[in-house]
Amino acid sequence: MSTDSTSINELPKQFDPLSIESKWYSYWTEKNYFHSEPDNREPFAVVIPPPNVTGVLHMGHMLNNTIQDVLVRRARMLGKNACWVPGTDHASIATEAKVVQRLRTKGIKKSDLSRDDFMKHAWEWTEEHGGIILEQLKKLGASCDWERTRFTLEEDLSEAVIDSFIELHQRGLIYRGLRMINWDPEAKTALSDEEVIFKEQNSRFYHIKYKLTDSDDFLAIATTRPETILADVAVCVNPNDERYKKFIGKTVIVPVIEREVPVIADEYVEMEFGTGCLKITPAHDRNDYDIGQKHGLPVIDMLEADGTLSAEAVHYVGKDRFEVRKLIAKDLEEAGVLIKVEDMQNKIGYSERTDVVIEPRLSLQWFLNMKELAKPALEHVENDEIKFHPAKFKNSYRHWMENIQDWCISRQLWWGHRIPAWYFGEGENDFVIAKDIDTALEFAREKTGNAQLQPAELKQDEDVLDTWFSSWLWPITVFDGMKDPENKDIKYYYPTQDLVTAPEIMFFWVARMIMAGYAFRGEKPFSNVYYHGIVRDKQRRKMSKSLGNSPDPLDLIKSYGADGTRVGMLFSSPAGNDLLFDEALCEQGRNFSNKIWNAFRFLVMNMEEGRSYTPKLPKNSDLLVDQWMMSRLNQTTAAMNEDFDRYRLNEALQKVYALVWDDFCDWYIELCKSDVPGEKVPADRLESALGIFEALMKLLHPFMPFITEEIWHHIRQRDQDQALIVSSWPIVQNNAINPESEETFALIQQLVSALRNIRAEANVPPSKPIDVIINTHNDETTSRLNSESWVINKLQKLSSLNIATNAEKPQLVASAVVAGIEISVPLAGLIDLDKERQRIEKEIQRFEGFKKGVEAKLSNESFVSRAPEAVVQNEQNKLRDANSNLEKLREQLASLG
RNA sequence: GGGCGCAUAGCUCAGUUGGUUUAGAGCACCUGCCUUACAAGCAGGGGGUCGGGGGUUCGAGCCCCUCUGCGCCCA
Repeated sequence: MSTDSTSINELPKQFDPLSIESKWYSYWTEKNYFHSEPDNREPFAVVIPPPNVTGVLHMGHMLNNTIQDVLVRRARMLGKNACWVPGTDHASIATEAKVVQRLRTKGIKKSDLSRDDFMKHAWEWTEEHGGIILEQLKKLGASCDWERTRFTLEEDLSEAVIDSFIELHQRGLIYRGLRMINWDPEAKTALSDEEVIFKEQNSRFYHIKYKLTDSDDFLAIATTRPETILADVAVCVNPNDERYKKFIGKTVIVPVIEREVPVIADEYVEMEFGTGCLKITPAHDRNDYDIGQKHGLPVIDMLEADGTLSAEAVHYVGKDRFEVRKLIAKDLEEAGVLIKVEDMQNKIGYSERTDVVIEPRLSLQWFLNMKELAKPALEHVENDEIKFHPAKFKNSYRHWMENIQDWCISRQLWWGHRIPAWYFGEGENDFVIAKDIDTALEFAREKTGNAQLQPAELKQDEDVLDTWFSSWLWPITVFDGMKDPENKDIKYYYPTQDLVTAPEIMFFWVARMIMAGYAFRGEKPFSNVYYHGIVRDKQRRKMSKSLGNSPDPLDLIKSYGADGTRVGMLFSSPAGNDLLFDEALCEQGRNFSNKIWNAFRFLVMNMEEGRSYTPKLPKNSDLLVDQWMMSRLNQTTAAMNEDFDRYRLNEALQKVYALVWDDFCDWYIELCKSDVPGEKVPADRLESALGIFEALMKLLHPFMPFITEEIWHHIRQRDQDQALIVSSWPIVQNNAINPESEETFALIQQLVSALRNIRAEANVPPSKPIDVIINTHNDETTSRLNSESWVINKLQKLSSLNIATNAEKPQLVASAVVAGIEISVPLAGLIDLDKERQRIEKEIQRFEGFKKGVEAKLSNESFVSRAPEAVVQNEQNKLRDANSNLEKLREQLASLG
């Protein structure tokens, strides 16, 4: 025991996390404890959801990574070969937007730069800000294998992305086509359906007259986007609509643009919605496009890429779509064709990244056919080959998978993986897919039959791939599984064990990783997906930088320690439920650290100078308190294991919290104390306490790595490989679970509580000795309690204690009944008789109410005849106990006169 | 419009296949305490009838129906 290095003078009264955190983090990394290499142990691999390379740590990351660290640290202690792979994501659109913004502050426009120059700026930005977030993760204690850090845009991973594109193209799953896509006019790129966020909006519903060509009659159409009438090519009504039947086949004049368009019929139109007349604008609405195709209508595209009106619009050319909306409304009104404007609520799609209104746009893009990929991905979640925690998320997963749409994977951006398509002509099929220009040339010569084709005549696609088209390979590429499918890392670590993420990216990422896993390795990427909630503030608003309602996690760590902050995050974080973050939780976490620290201080203070102690678990102790503590320890460990199996981390934490605070500190330590103030705890007691404390440090370590490691090394001198982080998770000793000892101890706890209660009610200070008479009415209980009477003596200042089967009690006592046992404290002259009567009457009332309920059950004949015998018997026992308690309480009341 | 989910103490949540004492925890609250570690602490206490209604059952917070309110996802 290293008492020489640990003296009480060195241990401050309040735990100071800052002084130890960096020390232990360096220690762990120096000793290489986070690093993993394949060996013959069972692997436990976790890949980090890679944060945006230029991002900074926010509360969501804090929660996400704390959970991963808890899982990884426990797995490591369970003897598994734990490997947590960190890394970052290039986040194509978000990073490019930031770079563009920065260039703008320098007076540089993206359009003024060449692709290469722009990329230089982007890499500069990445190198400047990249990896900050990984450094921040270290502050919270993340035990990642930093040697394995990957980046989605690094060479190996980029190559994998290109290879996967080529392979999927060869399999006929990737195609290029003119389709309606989601257009972001700010970033000037296509987006996938998942990148569009629909928001409820207060809009205006414009009712507009379209005059018939051959009469003064008109049709009224209603729209929230009046500017789009400039691209109208038809008006559509429901063929069953009696109001409009007569107009079908005629033509109307679209106002402002004065275009003559046909009135067509299609059952798609809802007669009840709006006016029942639908304007058809194929270039700017998905459904309109479909109807246009069906009826052979032309497509008029009136918008430029930046959301301004093009020459096709004829009017308002060059003006922004929203400005035109206002202008055209005014012009329509002046022309006398604006019937009315209603307020209405509708949902408008916004870009996830730039937060501008998305425009449906007809565009030539690259798509991935998802139908075939989705099949195994759905099947293996349905059959629990991949488990979702909580399982309720399988429902939305299934729904999405069953209604899966093709994925638009091309982006009109530069920061990302450039599409490996090479064009040699203007025709629809005048391209080849190839990894590099040499191969492309070869393919192109073959395809064209022109052996003289020159490199200069080939032009690579300008677009890059959606970021998720690289992220979906992450569990494979971090182990180089695309480049080298048989390498020893991928064979050992893949499939990984747990993926920890938020449900909001289930479709973006989780579903696609599963598809990629089956598509490229024929195997799942992970076995479990743990979905945690979103971190919200107390008003349930999502925490975000723009709202300013999010604390900086690093500030929290400074104030409450990494351990305290982790505990605070996990406390209120049941799987799948949102976390309503309250800084008070971190405070509670810090207080818990302090509690642990002081329990340890107490043990240290009781060590005698120069003496050596060997911590040992009191395995075969004759002492009830040891038996009880060992029982609680093992039972709690078993319960925590179950919680971990069910991914209920907060429950596991709450259990160990209660074990440490309520059982160990409040009872076990108290009972270790010497009878004489100032005298040290006997050595054997101290060794038992230290042994239990060591086990507690192990159970706490995944949640609170720093303080536990610190204390671990104070308890004993440890060798190289004896750090807590690589120690073993406690094994449940079933023979230590002892219900009888727990029951006896619980009884004593109740007796002590009753005495404390009597003192509190009668205002008797803890320091004043009292006489206690305990009438058990039962020989066996008498002997059990008598042999453990020292416990009561230790916890209560007594002048006398009489435990007997039929103890006589004096007049005028304060009293209580616990489990049929009568407790009497003669307090003549000290107690307020009225108060004491009230107290007992209240107890009587309580038992009578209880008794009434039991009697009601027992007097119900069908209950007695139909309920299982054991249940009926139990009710009878309850009635008997209640009667006996009532009898005693009434006697006590009577004795007060 | 379609789907999923939630409504239990002032707040945040447990409550496993319906039956151990007229529902548990933490925080907050009230009272008393610097009791040989810890006031970031100790002891004691009050507080809910489980969203409303109906049903199944000997018995329901737990199962079914319905209403109300809220949240999320998708179109």
